Amino acid sequence: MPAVAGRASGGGGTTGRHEGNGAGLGSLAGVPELPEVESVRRQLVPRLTGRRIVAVWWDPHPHARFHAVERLVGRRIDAVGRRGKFLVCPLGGGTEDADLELVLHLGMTGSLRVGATCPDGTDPDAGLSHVRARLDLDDAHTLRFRDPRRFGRLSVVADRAYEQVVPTLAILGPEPLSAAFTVDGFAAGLAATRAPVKARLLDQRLVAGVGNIYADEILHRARLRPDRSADTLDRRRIVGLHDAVVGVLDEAIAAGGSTLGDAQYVDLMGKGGSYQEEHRVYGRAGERCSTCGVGWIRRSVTGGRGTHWCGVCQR
DNA sequence: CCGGGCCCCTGGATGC
DNA sequence: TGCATCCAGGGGCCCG
Repeated sequence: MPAVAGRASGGGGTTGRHEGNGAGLGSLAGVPELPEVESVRRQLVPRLTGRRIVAVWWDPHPHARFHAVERLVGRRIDAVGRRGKFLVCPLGGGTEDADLELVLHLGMTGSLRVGATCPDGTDPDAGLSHVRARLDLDDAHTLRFRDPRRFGRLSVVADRAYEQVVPTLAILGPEPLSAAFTVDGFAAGLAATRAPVKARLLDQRLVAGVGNIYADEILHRARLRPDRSADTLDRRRIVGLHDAVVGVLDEAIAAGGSTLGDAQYVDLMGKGGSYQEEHRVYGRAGERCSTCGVGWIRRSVTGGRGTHWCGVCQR
């Protein structure tokens, strides 16, 4: 296995460039999983709640993934919620009967900014690159959705009919940081499949919001090999894995996610996203394991995803 | 129904 | 220096 320059190969996505330019959220770089989306959500709440959308623009590019975005115009954002990696905003203020929601998935490279128009009418964010959608709000602010790789999705869904528009949201498992994520339910789901336990963590049905980076960190904390069959885990292992899911995600949210924010992001949060500094395995291939001090962090590729683990303390 | 593999996309890093 | 190739991984889709 070739040596990997671990930190440079990912490290939780620390590629945010300084683009601070006045009012607004800092851009959040990196692959957004539950902790990153939750951090974004918390920043958005005071800026979006109660705001009316007065105009909308979206990228006409054929690869852009938008659905019914035109229905946003005239609607009021009543709340900013989250399910797994999805931001879900109930919309009010319309004249039609349909119960509309704005559903946003950041994909791999999506990020959001909320910027104010200056009193002289100029827009400090006007020159931002890779803007795929823009929502003009009724308080002289604009929400911009940036997404270089176009894997993100922005949809308006009526009456929670997720099946056709956002199928993953329709089958999403319990929120890991809620009471709905029970050991019994988790155990039943794991016992039902011989798939590698990492695949089960990633597929969103057993538990919502875990992506590749946190799956590796969770399995390391639980001392489980990523390729271990899910149905071979005994109760003690399952409880440990459940605890690891909750513990890692909790700590990552507390750290502001695995991102490096620019100066503005730090200012708004009071602290920057720093969980990448706590990563024990992800992006650390070739380093000695900081948990056991004995093993070396290995890396393999399954399903096109990098997988990182310690050959000594994960069995 | 399942599990595995490959595809979408594009900027940055790497290789020649 | 410059061009080509590789790599990253959300979710979707297809195939055995």
